[in-house]
Amino acid sequence: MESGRLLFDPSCHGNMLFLGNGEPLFRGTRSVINMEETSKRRPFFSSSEELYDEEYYDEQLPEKKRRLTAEQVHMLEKTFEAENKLEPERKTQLAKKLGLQPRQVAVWFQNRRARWKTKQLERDYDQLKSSYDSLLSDYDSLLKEKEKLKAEVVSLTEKLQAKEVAGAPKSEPLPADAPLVSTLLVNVKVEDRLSTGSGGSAVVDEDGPQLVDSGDSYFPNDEYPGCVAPSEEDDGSDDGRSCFPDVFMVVEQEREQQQHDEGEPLSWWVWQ
DNA sequence: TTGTGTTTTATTGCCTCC
DNA sequence: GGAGGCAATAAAACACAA
Repeated sequence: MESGRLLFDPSCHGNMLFLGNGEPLFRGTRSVINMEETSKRRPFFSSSEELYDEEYYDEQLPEKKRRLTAEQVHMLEKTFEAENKLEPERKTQLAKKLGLQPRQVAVWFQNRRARWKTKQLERDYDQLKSSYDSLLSDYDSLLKEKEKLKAEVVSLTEKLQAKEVAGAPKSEPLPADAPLVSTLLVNVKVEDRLSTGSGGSAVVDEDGPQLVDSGDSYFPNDEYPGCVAPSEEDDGSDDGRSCFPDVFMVVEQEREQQQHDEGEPLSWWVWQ
């Protein structure tokens, strides 16, 4: 075999390697070149002129895979911020500027996109988790409030019964707070059906008791348009956001803000 | 120094698009 | 059918504790 000097063919997408004499090698290096040969491979970045420069090559002999220089990485990062995919012309231009093979630039962008995607998934996970934790906390406080109100109702009911047992004549008008107690009783029954909410009491507000209408829906659809009950029409394509539209809107807004703060590229940001 | 985990660079195979 | 994208993976380079 030839001395192991390998050349990239920038025009070939398929990672085809060529020996110095132009003889094509198998796609990829692992299956063809043993360790001794790989140790003599050219540095991974160098200009096409340098590939043929014996002196340069000899100097770099012990090196195998070389990392890109800080300047090269900086330039690539800057370009990536502006555009996460390169037009072929731009790729060639950039490669020339950096003294890299176009293929190396393409690979760098490929890997950079993969890294960005991983990071983005981590960010999404963190945001969803904090949303979940916050909802859980709301749920817990509602549960406590519910128990407190229940106890209050029991206490008031007992007081009322005690008064009746004490001999209050039936014809006597009810105390002023009687309607309040009966309304509370109705509300607690309805409130028992609730499992979650967005904070605050759905039963009693500061303005006093609210009468409950006879309808079954406690969350009218026009008030929670994104909250749809599962139906037979559900094709399973739900993206998981249907029941917490406002939460996800907040998450989206936070993400946009975060990207802006971190200087993440905005122009090309898309869900993949 | 060495073992081990992480990051970076590159390859491979498959898929989509024109 | 070729070009280019992505996911999965290999392997070199690097970081770091013991």
